[in-house]
Amino acid sequence: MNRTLTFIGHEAAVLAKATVMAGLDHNEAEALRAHATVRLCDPHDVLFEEGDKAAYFYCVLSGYVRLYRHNSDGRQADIRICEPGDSFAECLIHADETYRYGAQAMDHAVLARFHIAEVRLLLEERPRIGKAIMRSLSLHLISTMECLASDRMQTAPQRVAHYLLTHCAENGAAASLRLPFPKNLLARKLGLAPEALSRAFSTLKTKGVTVRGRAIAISDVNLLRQV
Amino acid sequence: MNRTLTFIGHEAAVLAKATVMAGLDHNEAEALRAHATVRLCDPHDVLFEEGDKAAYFYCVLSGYVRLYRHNSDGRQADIRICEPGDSFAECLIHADETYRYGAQAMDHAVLARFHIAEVRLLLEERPRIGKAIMRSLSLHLISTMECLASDRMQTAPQRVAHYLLTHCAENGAAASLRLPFPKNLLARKLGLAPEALSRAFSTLKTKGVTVRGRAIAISDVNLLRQV
DNA sequence: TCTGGCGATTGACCGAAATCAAATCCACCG
DNA sequence: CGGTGGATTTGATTTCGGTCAATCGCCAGA
Repeated sequence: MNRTLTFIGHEAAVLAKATVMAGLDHNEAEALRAHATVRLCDPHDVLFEEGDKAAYFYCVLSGYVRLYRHNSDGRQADIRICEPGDSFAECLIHADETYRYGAQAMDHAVLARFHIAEVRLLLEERPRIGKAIMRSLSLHLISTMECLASDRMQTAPQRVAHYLLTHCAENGAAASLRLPFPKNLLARKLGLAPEALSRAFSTLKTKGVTVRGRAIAISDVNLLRQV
Repeated sequence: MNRTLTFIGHEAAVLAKATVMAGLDHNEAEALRAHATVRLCDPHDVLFEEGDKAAYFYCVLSGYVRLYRHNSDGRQADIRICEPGDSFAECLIHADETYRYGAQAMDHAVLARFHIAEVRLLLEERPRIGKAIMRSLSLHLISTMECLASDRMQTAPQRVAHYLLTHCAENGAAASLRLPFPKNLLARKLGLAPEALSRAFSTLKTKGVTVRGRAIAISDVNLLRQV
């Protein structure tokens, strides 16, 4: 078996199942894919910075990409951590001409890179592709709003508990999961300093959460829901 | 002159200029408008709650609407304050079947209420309307992301300064503005308690910001930009 | 003019999380 | 097996903003 081919096959499958492709038939998906090229990233590669002229939007096939903004002090805040299947910057198709945030690969990432101007033209003849993109935008908007609300009213342990509960595999009252990325990335995703994430985990120990590296065990899902 | 007619004329003009209508020609705008009815709200009227079955999306014509979520403690956080010309819940056209947040009128508000299922059908024959909605979604997504970033890295005085600078009318180095709504609504919009907004204003006094009721004067725009 | 009421302000206090610094842990390499 | 560098954890401290309570200011109605 050829490893490289398997790898490509895996990534093609991720792309096929990505939100931005959901609901499209084979022809439509193929038409959209025709405007994409593959971009391989090394860890910490910057894809674009806020203010750059927008040429492409992206879909993550493997690895992780963080979207962030920085303020005048050089300080920066993460807006979103994109996982395989997630797309980003598709909001520029009809809205803006420059990227409104920076994007950086967090490890060896593989991305599908769609040419915005070409896709814009494609949408004229293929409205159903527009529908798929609209759905993707809608889901991003909803999840960003939820993130904003949870930042504004949930404490760090509550946000962590929510993440665990929405990502774990249940097994009766117990549950478990394995973090798909290092803890510092989870901290960024939740808008926390790494130290705060660590402290949140230790707070949750009393609620039956056990952490060993990336492996996390939950002894009682209902107990955790009360946090 | 008939006041009621003028009033309606004003609201029709707001709707015509709303983001969700931008870029549409007369026929298209008319086709979309055909699926809207007017909704008059009293202060504190709840339009819908999180979890309600979604039937309509809205465009604010006058007054203000707050979008919010609440957590298990009954506590609630505002996600967005919608002003005249803003639309909300249009993300449900292709994404979801229930509202994902609550909406409440903040004073006597007038809204255009669009029937989601009808508009969904309309989009099949009028793809350019879909484009307008996509643009509106994109702008909301971008501004929500900016809001999230500023919550995560800007202090209260910095957020207030940013609001002032993006809403004032400049006049040389000086500038001024009049808040379109009471301070407690601005506080919600910025994710602050009213007391924190008040303290932020008093911090900004040293940067040349003078507040008298809703009237705000800025003595030196550049000084404020450094905050 | 007086008064009630509400939004806004101020002060005191507290709690959550950021920051800074130090200690551990761990995987990998020689 | 010891060493090295990065990630994580822990501890101490600080800052920011939330909460509660008291007061102020202003406008409407009597």
